[in-house]
Amino acid sequence: MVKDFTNKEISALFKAVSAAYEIKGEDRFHIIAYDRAAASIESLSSEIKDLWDNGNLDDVPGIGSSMMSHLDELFKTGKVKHFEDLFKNLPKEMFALLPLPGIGAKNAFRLSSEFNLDNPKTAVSQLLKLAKDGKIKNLEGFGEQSEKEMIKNIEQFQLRSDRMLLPEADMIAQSILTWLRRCPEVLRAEPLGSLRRMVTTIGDIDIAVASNSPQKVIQQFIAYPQKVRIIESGENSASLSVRDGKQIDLMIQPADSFGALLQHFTGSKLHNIALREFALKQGLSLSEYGIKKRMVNGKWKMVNYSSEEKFYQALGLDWIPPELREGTEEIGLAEKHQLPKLVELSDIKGDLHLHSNFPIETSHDEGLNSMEEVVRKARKLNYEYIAFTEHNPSFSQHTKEEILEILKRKKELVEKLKISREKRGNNIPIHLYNSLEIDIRPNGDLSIPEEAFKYLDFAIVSVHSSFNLDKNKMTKRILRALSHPKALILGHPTGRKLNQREGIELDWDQIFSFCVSNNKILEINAWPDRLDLPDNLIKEAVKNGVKMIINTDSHEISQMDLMTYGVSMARRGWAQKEDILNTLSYDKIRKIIQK
DNA sequence: GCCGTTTTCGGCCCGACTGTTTTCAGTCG
Repeated sequence: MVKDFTNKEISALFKAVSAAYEIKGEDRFHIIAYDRAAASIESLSSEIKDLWDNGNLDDVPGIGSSMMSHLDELFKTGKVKHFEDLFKNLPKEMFALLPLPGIGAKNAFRLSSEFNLDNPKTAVSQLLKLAKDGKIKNLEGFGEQSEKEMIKNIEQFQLRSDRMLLPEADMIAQSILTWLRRCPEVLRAEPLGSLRRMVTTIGDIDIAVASNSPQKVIQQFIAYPQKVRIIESGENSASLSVRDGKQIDLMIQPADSFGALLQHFTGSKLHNIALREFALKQGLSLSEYGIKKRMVNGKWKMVNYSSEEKFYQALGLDWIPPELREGTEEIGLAEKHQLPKLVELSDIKGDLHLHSNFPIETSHDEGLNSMEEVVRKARKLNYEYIAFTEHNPSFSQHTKEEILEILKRKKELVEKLKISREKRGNNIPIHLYNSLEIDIRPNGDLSIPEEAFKYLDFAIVSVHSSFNLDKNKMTKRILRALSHPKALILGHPTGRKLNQREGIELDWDQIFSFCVSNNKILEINAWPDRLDLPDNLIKEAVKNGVKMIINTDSHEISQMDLMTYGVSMARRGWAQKEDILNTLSYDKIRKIIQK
């Protein structure tokens, strides 16, 4: 059995290939190709192994026929002969040093050879000791400064924590943005980087400010009440840390060139490279300061752009939403004015995955709020409809009769709530669905007795156990579950937990075509550590005509606000309003649910 | 090695920082 390689491992492998090529003096474009491929794989939102399984490897930018055949070999045999040959005669320890900030191929090779580092597992700590013992600064090309820098970098590297989940990073960023905007000198303030592109996990938080008085902005920034410490404070930039060692970087530029700054630091790296290559063909050179144009007299002239719209327009492109800037096909489509009109939070008209505190005696977690509180919150969100989808009553701890009794009671309560609201004549009624999130057992059976389905309007079916079945069995399991006439939605379809576990393996072509033929819906679950479907699978689903629904899976009413992150995933998956069913009005979704 | 609506050949992003190699190499975002 060949082990599954994670994106991180494959990305590291490609970086190692790039480094080996660099040491061996290979053509520099081969080196760059492997670097780009490594970056591309690192930024993928689902496992490259799954893409390979499903034959979707050609969608990954920077991976061509040669790398594809190497990956083929890797996934089939666990190694790549060409790479192994390449690594021969190079110290293994150098590859352990590559992840360190400030150390590239040349220095990694030099340091591991020079000091005879003899164990890849301890190479980093050996290097730290050497630096602390003052052995680095004597090396040619290194100095006092670089030794100090190395100690700092290694210590930071050893402390580094998981990337933040998107909602966590976004909330920190919103708080500091609100603080900054209180300062009248701040003309505009926006998040940058992966946060602005709404990637599922975020490293550092970067903020851009437009201002003509950078010092006043920096004063405001470093006075942020929730700061833990100021890391640095310069003329046009500053950094501070907040709780848990999270770092916030600020950069400031005048308003008339803010568009270029925003564009440059939003990335992605691959998008920027593609954009600059595109511009170069028009004789234009792009940077964070603006666009350099060649004048008639042969001289270059820098033109500033106050907004991103104008920046893209100057290149003959429509403005590209940050969520699409991943260096795939967005530039070509922007040129042809064919970018999709992405779904928006304001399109959402309901939430069909909500857990109330109804005493359902589940084996999973119950919600915290009453059904009435949930309805009140839904009203605030201006929803037309919601569904109560508590977990099914625990199968092992109840008799069939008890389960039927519980579900009967729940149905009666929802009915009563419907009537009482009508009696009260509250504004416009919110339509309530009585549903359930039902466990899919390993064989594909659903965890309530067949007679109980009569109490439900529809069901969400989800995997909450046995995540390790092989792809074939897992696909059969899911299809069997979805075959039940009341099973309408596949909840959090991959079951992944960000920073914790990978998703289940499925034959997505089969799942997609089954959903299309049988009117089944895939959920985009907005729960912070799920964000599931992942964006690239959403994109595939869109291509295949599969309908999706964005739900929060809330267990507490404040979590109903997390809908925005589900919408972000949908947008990163190129989904438009018509791909997402809870953008439909009640009259239309009613027909789908009643089927 | 990758990639394509001016290219299946012939291109391949940009600017800043650091050290110390006074003109550049290595690294980063």
